[in-house]
Amino acid sequence: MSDTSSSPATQATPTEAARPVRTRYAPSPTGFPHIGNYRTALFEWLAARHSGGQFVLRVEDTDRKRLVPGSIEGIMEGLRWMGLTWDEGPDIGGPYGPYLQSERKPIYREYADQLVAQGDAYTCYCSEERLEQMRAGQIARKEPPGYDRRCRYLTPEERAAREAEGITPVVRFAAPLAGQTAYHDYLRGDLTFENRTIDDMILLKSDGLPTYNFANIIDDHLMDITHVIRGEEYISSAPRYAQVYRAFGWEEPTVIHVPLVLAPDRSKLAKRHGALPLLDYRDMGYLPEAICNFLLLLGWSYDDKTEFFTLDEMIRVFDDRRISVSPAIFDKSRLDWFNGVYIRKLSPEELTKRAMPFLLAGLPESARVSVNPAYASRVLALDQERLKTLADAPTLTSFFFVEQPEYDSALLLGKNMDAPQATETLRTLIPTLAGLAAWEPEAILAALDAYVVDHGFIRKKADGSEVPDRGPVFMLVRVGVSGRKETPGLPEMLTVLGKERTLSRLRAAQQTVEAVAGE
RNA sequence: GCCCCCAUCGUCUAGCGGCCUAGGACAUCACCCUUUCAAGGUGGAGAUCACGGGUUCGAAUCCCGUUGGGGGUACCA
Repeated sequence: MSDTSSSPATQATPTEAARPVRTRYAPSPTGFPHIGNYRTALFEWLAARHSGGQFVLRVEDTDRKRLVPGSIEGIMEGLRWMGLTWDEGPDIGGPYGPYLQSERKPIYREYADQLVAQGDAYTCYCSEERLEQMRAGQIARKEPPGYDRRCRYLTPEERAAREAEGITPVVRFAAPLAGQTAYHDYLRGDLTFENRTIDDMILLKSDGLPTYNFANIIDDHLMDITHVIRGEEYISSAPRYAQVYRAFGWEEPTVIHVPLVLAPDRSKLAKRHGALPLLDYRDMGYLPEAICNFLLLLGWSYDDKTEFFTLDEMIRVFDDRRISVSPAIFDKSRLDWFNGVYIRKLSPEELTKRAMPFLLAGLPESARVSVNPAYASRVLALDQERLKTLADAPTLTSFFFVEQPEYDSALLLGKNMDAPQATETLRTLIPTLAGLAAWEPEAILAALDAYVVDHGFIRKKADGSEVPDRGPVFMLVRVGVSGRKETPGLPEMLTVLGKERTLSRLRAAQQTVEAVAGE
């Protein structure tokens, strides 16, 4: 490559271009990707699906040191969970395989050799120690750190000497020394960088594997990726990529940099700051529909009023031009809201199906035995609108399943009733309920109401008028039966709980308040 | 340090020169509904559109600068 400026690859290649859109998600199996990573995947998937193109999964496992066993499976599991299906990938293959970069080693070597042969790359024998010292010196002298290009100007003799020493070289790109490099950023326009700020990046590491930077370029080209969608942190690397594309004489893909997802402290979302892997959200009881919807609206927008999208609707309306350019903070309370909304949208069957595993996992050992699907289904329906996550299910509903809820007697005595009063109420109310022919909400409510009126529970309204006061009696029964002050609606709850259980619990409650009254 | 990106309510955002005394949503507050908690309904507070200059008859919208935030600066991706 010459040392002159290269022109920006300003080609109009919007999504609606003629050739089919091919995007790729290219994770590195060094761990379990967090939500920000999957948002990029969502956008990539959407861009492909919107235009009827293909979505490719390519695993960038070129860093053997940081490889985490099982992470490839985890990455795919996350994708599947969200519903992001891929057309080509390591598990299913495809016409451009293999899709595991570690299996493509010879390919990168071949292209690196070509660059060396053209004079656009060279072998470098500098040790990591020297590189480190060089950098330290540069920083001390307040110079911009970067490779000093010592090996770029080695004579053939010097090169042969190093080879004779048995040093395994890396391959570096011979970047243009002067002028500027510009590339076209799909969302930001032409971005220009001074070539003197760009050093000679490593293409092939001494272990023979390519760096991310190089493998990415080669594979995106070879796999015919038309739209490269990646995080904003790669903007500063983009001109380097452009230089390599141009050295090969390859057409550059459309490059879309999506804005970063930030932690609440405004730093880049990263695991070391507590960003959770996507699958943790699944395990915490979040719905994939909610996650997808939330993620879609983080850095992308449709209009000023539509807030809910199914995956199909997303595909239909997705417009890559509406991806934002400014970073967004991950707002958990908004995610929680979406999750609640989606839980409330679930059909009873679907709710049961999804919440059951959480119920079984979260309920105390002794309670689990009573979890039969039909009963659990009715219980869950009662608490559906109270669930923020599916994992809330066991704590919210545990009293339905235990033999007898345990609680403090003080809880039973509300501010409106003392122990003798409570004793008397339970003593007379239990037979009333026991006498009910039909154990259903209407009948229970009617009986309770009649009791309230008959026993003179009255409340004064603001305007001075007096109305029956359900409060004290309802709360006594509520706590007596559940051991809590916050529960679903009483008649419905008693119905689901069943007559037997209701009565036996109320009798136990009666004993409790009697004991207090007797003191 | 150097290079680069970004900048509308606490948060996610609408806005792409006049429809904006800036709209919606989350969160928050109040009230209503009500047997509790939720859910739901209504309403409130909350952004001099970071600041300063231009351009224009007219700027949140275009340009420049400042400030602030973020990213990059690895034989990591």
